[in-house]
Amino acid sequence: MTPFTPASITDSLHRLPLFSGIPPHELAPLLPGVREFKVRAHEMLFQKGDSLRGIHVLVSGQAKLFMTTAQGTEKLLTMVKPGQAFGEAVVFLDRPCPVSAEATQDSTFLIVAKDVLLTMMDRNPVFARQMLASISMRLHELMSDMETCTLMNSLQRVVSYLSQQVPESEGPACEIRLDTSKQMLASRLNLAPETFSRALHHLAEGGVIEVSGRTIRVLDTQRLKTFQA
Amino acid sequence: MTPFTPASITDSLHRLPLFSGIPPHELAPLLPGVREFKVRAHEMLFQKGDSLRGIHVLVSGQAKLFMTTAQGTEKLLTMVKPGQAFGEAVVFLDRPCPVSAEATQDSTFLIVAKDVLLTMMDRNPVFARQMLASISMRLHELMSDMETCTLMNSLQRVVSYLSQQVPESEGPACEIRLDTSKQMLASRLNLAPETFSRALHHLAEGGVIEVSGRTIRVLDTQRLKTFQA
DNA sequence: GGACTTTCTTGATTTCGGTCAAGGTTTTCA
DNA sequence: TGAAAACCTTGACCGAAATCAAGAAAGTCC
Repeated sequence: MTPFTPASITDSLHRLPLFSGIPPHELAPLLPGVREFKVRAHEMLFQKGDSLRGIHVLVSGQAKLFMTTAQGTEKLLTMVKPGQAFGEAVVFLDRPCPVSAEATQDSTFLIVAKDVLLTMMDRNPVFARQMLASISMRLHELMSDMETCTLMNSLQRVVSYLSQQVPESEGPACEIRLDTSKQMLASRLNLAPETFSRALHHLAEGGVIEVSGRTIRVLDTQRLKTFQA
Repeated sequence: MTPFTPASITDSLHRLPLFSGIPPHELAPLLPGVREFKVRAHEMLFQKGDSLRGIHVLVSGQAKLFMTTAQGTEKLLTMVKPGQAFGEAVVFLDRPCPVSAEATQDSTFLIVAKDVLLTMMDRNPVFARQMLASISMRLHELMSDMETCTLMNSLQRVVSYLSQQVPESEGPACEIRLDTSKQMLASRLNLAPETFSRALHHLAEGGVIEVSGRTIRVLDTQRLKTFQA
């Protein structure tokens, strides 16, 4: 277990994209507002409607952000990976949180309180820009999700997702390891699990991928992107 | 026609939510980076894929932000009203713009160049926060749209939209004036125009609204929100 | 290692909303 | 003012994806 010391926290912070542009010694003013939490898999971090005291940063483990319907079904928005922050937009608007968050693995995360963030932003323009870039990025991702969800059919959505997961500048083939269950991925793509399953089956039949559990082997990246019917 | 002078532009800027927190005399450093444009209805402001030199602020008129499918159909994202800024996230990320923008009425808008914005943010923490709040707001709106588009059926989407348009703290009844054509609204709600029309008809039959052209009279706000089938 | 649960797949059926088509209404503009 | 265009509504039909149902596969835990 990592010791819970100012030095270790400064170190954790410095490894995170959001703070990596800041020299470690300038991170000191943040420390009074940083708290470290450890949660077990399936524990809730916060719920829709909560107000957040600060931004959350996942240090290790995995979490999911999702919305819930009146009927209790979940719609996955995104998986959070180590190094990523979430809740920025909520904190800066002082509004109830529009989503819920839950750890999907045993996880460690930091909460950086709103007040120290604001002071840091005031003192350090580089950090302010970083913060802005981070939220802008989130906005772009959401736009992109909106695009897939509204303009594409089920097969195209799956193709689009897989294509995004393909690493850059590789040969025609590659292997993708899904980071969640297929039903959660289906939810993320706004599909019924059955539909997602059929889409994968269809792609496999067409000879562009091979599915084996959570591992998907893309045989031809180009053909995948242009796969029709 | 408004004269195109530093004084008039400072004045325009100061009226905008994004800059209203800044004393007018502090706006001076922005001026070299501000340009005013006038466009006629149906002129494009920019297209998906363009890179933007600065944020756009609509001074007067009306514009729309939308996405286009490969087949050329449009999906309306949002209507821009006077005082609103757009393109912030694009500017701060230095990425190609994910959406297209077009004036829907004769309009005047300002482009505030990226470099002067960044300098202003560095000098003026209040402005930096304002900028962050503005983008955060956009993110929240998009989340809310995502929620309606993915978790609700057609009727619920229309009900949700109308409910949002109802002014706060009023009696049970009120009148809503649609700010665009019904087909555009349909697109915004991710519905075929026919489906939108049928939804309104259905609500009118149920006695919760009365439709007359672009004016919709809500007879009972509460019943509207809980209207089923 | 075997029972239990959870996850995934496959087929049959249904349904919501899209598409097509046609008629009516409103707006635009000469 | 009147013709043309754009917009809206309504009905009939169709289809993509959800739901329902049941069985197979994989993961979990004594």
